[in-house]
Amino acid sequence: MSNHGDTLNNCTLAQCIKCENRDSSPLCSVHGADEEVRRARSEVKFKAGQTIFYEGNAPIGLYVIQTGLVKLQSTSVEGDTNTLRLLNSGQALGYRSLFADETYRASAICVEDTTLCFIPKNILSDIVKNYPQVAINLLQQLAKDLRTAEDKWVTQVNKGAPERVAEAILFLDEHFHDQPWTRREIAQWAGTTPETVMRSLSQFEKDGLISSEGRAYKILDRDKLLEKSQQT
Amino acid sequence: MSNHGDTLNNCTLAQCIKCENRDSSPLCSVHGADEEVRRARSEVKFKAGQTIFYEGNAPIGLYVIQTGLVKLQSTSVEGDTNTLRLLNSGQALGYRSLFADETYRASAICVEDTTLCFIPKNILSDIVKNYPQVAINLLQQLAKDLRTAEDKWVTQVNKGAPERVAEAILFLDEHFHDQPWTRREIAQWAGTTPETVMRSLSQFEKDGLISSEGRAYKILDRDKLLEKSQQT
DNA sequence: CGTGTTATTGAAGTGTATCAAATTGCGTGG
DNA sequence: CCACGCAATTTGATACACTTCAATAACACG
Repeated sequence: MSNHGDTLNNCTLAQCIKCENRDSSPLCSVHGADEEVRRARSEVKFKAGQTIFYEGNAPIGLYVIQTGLVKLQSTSVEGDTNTLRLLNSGQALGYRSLFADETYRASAICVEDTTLCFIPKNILSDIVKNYPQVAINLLQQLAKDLRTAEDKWVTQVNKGAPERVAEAILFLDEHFHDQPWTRREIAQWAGTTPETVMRSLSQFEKDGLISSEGRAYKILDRDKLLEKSQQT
Repeated sequence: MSNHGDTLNNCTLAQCIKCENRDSSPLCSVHGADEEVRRARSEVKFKAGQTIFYEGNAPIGLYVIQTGLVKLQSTSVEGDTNTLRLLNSGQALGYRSLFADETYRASAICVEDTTLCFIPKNILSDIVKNYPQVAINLLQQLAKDLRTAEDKWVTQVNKGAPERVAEAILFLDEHFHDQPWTRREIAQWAGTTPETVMRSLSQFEKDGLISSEGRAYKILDRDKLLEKSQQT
């Protein structure tokens, strides 16, 4: 009946009470809206690597991440894939397409095992109308997303590849700490190739900005790396 | 007392009644909100080339373009300038920074002579709270902006310069028809240099995709140009 | 323990930025 | 209205950063 992973259960009050995102979620942090959500929500689980929704499909509702990590990535016909956004617990997912009334721009893929809270489209619509603070929260989120996206574009256009890699590993480390990113994932975020990421990382290690053992690396000198990322 | 151009007058009812954007503006198209706007708004005029607000400043309110054309551009310390967004009549301006509660990401510069409607921050805040449809309209606008920004990024990363130029002139023609864009402006939108724009345009002319006389050019084969813009 | 994926380094080719110089076109002021 | 000056355009030559292709090594996983 759906592609909603392993389980699709109505929520019990108990589940929501122990939810860690009650205060940070754009919906459940709003008094009144949280009750509406409780009545309408479903819980959905996915394993790492599984896809929540696919590029080109029409949105059927809104997701909020309870636990886990999700990436939004777009794949061109030539097979180039780029990561547009990364989202973790408490963040909403699928709202852009929903409010623009468009199909999904990107596929949502779980980086880690992920549990989501799902709210159907029509219910969400009512909630937004009845609880202005929800709309304001979502406005704020979209405004920040737009900032990130435009920053990324400016960065890409004016900087060289090593500078972009420096910025990428700083960003990834800051927002999604202790995640074992592959060279390919870094490349998809920085808008370059795994080889170029590799060569940049090697250089950073020579310069004492990072240390690496095996395929893991660690940031040693955050300040110098930041400086590097802001050059040319 | 302010950098608000030549005039700063309170609006009269007469001015709003004849405003062409009453039905398309995210604020004034909402019944009830339009009256609030009328009470609080000021009218501001700028000439082509003048700056409405500067990157780094804190937002003091929201602008809506009555007539004219505005570009949002960011300039790096090295002097590279890129155009983030282009806005014409009926569109709001400055809302992203306002809702993200950040300073302006870019400077707003008039491409043509421009007349704006200005609404102070605190008034806007009340309007958004009291008229949910305003928030929904702004949500929709931000969602579309985010789409455009992310599209642009993906395009930049995966395509070569001529493809980006093709996309740029199609976009500029479609959204802001009959504007005498300079090679530099095209370059700032496409994320490349004036010289590369030039060489691309020359090639397009050879291929019969556009015609040019003097510094003006005209699109001949929109379909082939679109095809070109979607390659590698 | 084998197989497939990721990492790593090397070499080659190419696209595009950069620099430079000539030409055109436009606006301004005389 | 014309002439001048300046900015934008146009084309060429050069340099080089990055992608691409390739081959080996290290690692993870069933």
